[in-house]
Amino acid sequence: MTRAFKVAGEAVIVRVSGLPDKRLQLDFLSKKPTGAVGEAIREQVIEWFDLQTDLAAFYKMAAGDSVLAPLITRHYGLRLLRIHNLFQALCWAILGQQVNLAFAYTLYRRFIETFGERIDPGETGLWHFPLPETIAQLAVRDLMRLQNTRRKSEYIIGVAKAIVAGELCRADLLRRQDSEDVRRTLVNIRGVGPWTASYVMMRCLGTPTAFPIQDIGLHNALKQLLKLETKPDMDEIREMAQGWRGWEAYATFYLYRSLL
DNA sequence: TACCAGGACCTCG
DNA sequence: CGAGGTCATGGT
Repeated sequence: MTRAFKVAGEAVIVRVSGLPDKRLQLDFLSKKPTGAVGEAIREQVIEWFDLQTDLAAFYKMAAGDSVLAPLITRHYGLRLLRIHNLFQALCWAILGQQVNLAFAYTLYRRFIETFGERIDPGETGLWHFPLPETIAQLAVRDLMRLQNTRRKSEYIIGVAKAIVAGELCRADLLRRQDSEDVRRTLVNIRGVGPWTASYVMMRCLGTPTAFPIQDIGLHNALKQLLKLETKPDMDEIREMAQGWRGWEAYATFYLYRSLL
């Protein structure tokens, strides 16, 4: 995977490849960064692939779980890909509300290519995600032009403004001890409901117990895996997830993957 | 052509 | 306070 990072105003393009001995190798396709920047990027890659999490306990639990057991065999080694940037995670979740994923990707891509910064005008076509400072200054119609609903446009601008104003900050959320407290804070943001809050906690904040139980994709994955006639209801899902305690985020990520 | 999409808000009664 | 309407459009 190749990706652009921006650290201290410096754009760096990194290719991450897997070595046969299971280590990851980082190659810098742009000019080699200075020591501190390189170290910062190494840390971001570790977070990106959630490498600090030891999956042994998850696999041990999942091996004894009738729903997850086939998934950990099929997708062995899969890690929860994290979205470090809180604004990006919130935008992706909001854009994904109530539309099919293919369309969500279209909206996401369009948003990035309209308001983001193109890092490498050459071959790679890499972009830096739009800055909240940029989006906070937009009018609702600027986002509606990209085929977002009025609501989604308002939500995204509102989130951007909250971040710019310092009312919403990843570091603050990470400092909190109580994940229920974090969830409440997120749900208080206009446009962030229970699903979006859980999704952002799962993808951005690394909350292992985050569980977007309302998620249609999750429902469909369970329906498909269990060969059910209809999608399971909340109580059935809660029941299935009893044994997943502490690993809800990973269970969800593996279930998502089963849909691909 | 209908109906569903990795929801959330708003408006009623 | 809960049920139902609304949003915009792509995929199937």
